[in-house]
Amino acid sequence: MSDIDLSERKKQILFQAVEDYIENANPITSGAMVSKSETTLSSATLRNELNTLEQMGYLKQLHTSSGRVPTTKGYRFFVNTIKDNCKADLEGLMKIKNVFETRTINLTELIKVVADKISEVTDYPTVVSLGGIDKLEILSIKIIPLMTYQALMLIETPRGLLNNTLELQQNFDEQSCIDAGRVLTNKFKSMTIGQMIDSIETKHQEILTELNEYAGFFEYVLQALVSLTKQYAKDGVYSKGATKLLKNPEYQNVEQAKDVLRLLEDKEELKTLIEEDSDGDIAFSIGDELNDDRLSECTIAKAHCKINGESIASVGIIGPKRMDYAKISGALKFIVDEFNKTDLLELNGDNKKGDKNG
Amino acid sequence: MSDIDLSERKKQILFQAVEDYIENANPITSGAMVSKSETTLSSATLRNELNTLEQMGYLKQLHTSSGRVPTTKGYRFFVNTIKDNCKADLEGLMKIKNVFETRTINLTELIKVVADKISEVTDYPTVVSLGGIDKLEILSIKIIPLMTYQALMLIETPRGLLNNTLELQQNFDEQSCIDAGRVLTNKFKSMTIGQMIDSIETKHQEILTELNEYAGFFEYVLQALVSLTKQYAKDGVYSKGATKLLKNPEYQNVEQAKDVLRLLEDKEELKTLIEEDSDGDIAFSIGDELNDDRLSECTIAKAHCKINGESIASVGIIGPKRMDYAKISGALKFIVDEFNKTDLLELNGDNKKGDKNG
DNA sequence: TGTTAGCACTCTCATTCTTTGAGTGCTAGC
DNA sequence: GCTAGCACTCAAAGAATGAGAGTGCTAACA
Repeated sequence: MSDIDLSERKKQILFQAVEDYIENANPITSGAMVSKSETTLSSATLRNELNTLEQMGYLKQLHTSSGRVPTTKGYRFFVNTIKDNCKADLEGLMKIKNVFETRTINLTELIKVVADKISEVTDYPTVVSLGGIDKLEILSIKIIPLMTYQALMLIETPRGLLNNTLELQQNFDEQSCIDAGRVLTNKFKSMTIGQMIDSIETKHQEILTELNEYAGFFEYVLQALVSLTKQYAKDGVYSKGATKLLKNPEYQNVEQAKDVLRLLEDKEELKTLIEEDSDGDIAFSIGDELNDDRLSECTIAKAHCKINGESIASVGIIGPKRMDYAKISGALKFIVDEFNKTDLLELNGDNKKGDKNG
Repeated sequence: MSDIDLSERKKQILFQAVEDYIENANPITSGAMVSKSETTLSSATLRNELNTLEQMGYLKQLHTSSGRVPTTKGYRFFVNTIKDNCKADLEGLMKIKNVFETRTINLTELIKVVADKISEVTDYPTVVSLGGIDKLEILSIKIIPLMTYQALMLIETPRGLLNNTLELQQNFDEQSCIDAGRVLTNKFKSMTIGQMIDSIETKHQEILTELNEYAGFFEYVLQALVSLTKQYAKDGVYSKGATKLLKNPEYQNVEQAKDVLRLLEDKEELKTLIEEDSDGDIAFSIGDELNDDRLSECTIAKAHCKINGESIASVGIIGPKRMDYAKISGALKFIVDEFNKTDLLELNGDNKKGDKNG
């Protein structure tokens, strides 16, 4: 994948060509590059170089007498080159800083705020998916009885609240619920949600005995936990700004846009697409690299927010291959950094985290 | 607004013409109507009638030698005629029946389910907005302390849960929170949320004294209540299936679709649009009747779900003027009926609602 | 008086042909 | 190795044409 066979001059020409194309959406022509004084070479020499770059697979012509557009390989070269050189509207993003620091915010709320802001700043459709709630640590479990034979189950995690409704067969009084919550907290505190579910499934009988007094609850809790995971698989995806796609000239034709827009409405598909692993925290999948006909003209930029090396949430930005890579790369880097920062804060002991009362 | 000046024959021709156009999107021509044996008249006679209908403002020609399409007046005639004669995929809708009966479901969850289902059944973009939470009755108020100087505030209503996070200056212990919740419940139970806010604002000092022991909380609760109303103004709108608009031939041009699609992403605008009052439970606003240039080619079908005559939630279906009025009318009627049915259930005392324990 | 057959007229849409010009590749000379 | 110059290519836009779908109008008929 290295571009060793490119002379320094070719690299420079190619970079400028792609940059130009990203900005203007007009095929790259020798004349235009000369008149923009992007080079001191003559248009004829440039033509030779562009011709060679085409033969090497970085560019392609739509027809004999047209300018050239980048191929996936061309974009890939460009992305690898700008990698550490990104611009972004950081000021616009600053506003979500405090959202990361507010831990009690509902997790589905959190991903909304993040997606809204990134979509606003980048001007592309943005998807955020909550991928690994099973890796979140349990801080406390609370059960709140409601009228009508139901109760609300709350799980506090360092990243925010998870909640779910429990169906009961009888009404329990408030104190029983509080006590049950306390027992469950003592039992599962410091485990991850995944570990808790594992533990419940493997040591079912053992725990049931241990929880003895609240065994009645326990059956419902188990049930609620399973459906909670399901629930978050569905609710844990939020997409914003789909129609921003239509601003781009490549989507002036409804037929072209339809497939992508429909995908942007399909939460389940989005989830698998965005959470799919990629090397590095931030990665771009360009056109055919996505192995999906509907997306052959798209690029998806992905970032994974991790705790202890495991992905908790994934952010995806979807646009045409001709997207603003530098800006997007900057925005995603900001998010990942902020996420890691609050992560550190937490490990070192956040001074706002006072005495607990569970 | 009456169509008294129309002969029976003209009414029949007009109705069939509009019905045809809604189904096929092809301008109505005398030839086509004859060959579909929708009439025993000759095409020439039909042409005379269509001509008259055009002069009366029910139809219009795009150009001299083209067929005719309905005007807003034409659609309006059609809608008024089918009013009580609607077809809908009721089986598909049946599935949401139980959602209405589950009271503890989070209200923002409820509107999602409803919008998803209606959009699926009608195949049009659907918006549901929670318009009148201030008219909901308070069943109980609960405060749940969390770590990190915050608490969760829950308000139970006959329609579902409302929740919000409270910022605290100090950590309160669990028992204080429960007690405070109980006191607040006793104080505000059976009031509507609107009455509670009123009461808090006018009798601020009085209540503060009354709540004496929990006065510390009270300031935060007030704050939380205000932001709760704001929060639901923003979160209380859910839109589904925007891209379904693109299935319709009138939106094959991106420029045409853009405005409406953008509107479908703007929650605040949607809210005002959908909640706007209309006569009757179900109403259609056709094209220019909407007084909005962006929507001049759209129809919006609205339904208001009411409790004691006041609108709590509004459902809107957005499509081209050439939308399937009968199907949509049926779907909306179903929703309104179901809503009223559970309302009644509740007034008569739901047998599932057991002894309370607040 | 209402209905209809027949015909002239209109206007869009698809097709074909032409022209224009932007852009390339190649070659010969610097 | 670079570049001026020229022949060549091809898409895109415009003009011309014909077909056909549909109308309005008129005159004749029941």
